[in-house]
Amino acid sequence: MKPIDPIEVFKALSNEARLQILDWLKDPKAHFGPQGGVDLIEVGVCVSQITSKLNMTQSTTSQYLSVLQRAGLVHATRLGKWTYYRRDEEAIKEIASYIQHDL
Amino acid sequence: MKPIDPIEVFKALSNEARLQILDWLKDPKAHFGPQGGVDLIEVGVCVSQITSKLNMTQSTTSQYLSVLQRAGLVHATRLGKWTYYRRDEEAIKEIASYIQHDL
DNA sequence: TTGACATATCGCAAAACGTCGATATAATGG
DNA sequence: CCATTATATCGACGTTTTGCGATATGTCAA
Repeated sequence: MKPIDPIEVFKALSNEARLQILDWLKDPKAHFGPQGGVDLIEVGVCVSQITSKLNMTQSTTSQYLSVLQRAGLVHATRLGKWTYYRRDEEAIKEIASYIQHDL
Repeated sequence: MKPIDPIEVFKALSNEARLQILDWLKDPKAHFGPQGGVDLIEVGVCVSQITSKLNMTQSTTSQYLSVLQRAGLVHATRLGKWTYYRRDEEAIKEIASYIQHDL
């Protein structure tokens, strides 16, 4: 696991839409309908579902998810033609810990 | 005390120089020489001293300190012709707490 | 009051970011 | 193979950020 880059993390968090996505992903069942046989919790939510809720284009949504991923905040799993994103709770804990001790 | 605006805070933290300043201010005695009869810990460090250590102009330093202040991360005290900045540890704790519980 | 110093603010140019539409790539089903 | 669907990437363009120099403001000392 790549070490945390605080600047990259803070930049990723400096945007309303991206914070919104992270928040929705805290409880996917509460915010997204079920998608086929895929476990929302284990695997995540696909880009189209997130796009539907954000008021933005698929292009923007996909880019924002990449930003979150590069910052280490979410994890992506490709299954067939879908890419499922879920929070990386481990990494998020690390970040919270960094902030608490080093900020 | 004005409530925290996470986006403003994250933006303020999305910059190497500003993180550096916050880090120096964690232990002013370790990073700055004494300044007159002023208690570095209680009152803070003046803009010129911070400017000397940052590799940037007085103008930039002053602006960055304003950004940190608007985000609630530091507190400014004007004494004579100097403005002393110190970390607002209370606010920083609040932010760390926000991140830990709401991120 | 004037001069000198510390800080703040203004206006700029370059870089980065936000967001989109268009297009490319990947995967599936016929 | 082809059409379709999901996602990723590219190019564009307006907005924001970065960092600077120049200048304004505040404060003290003479």
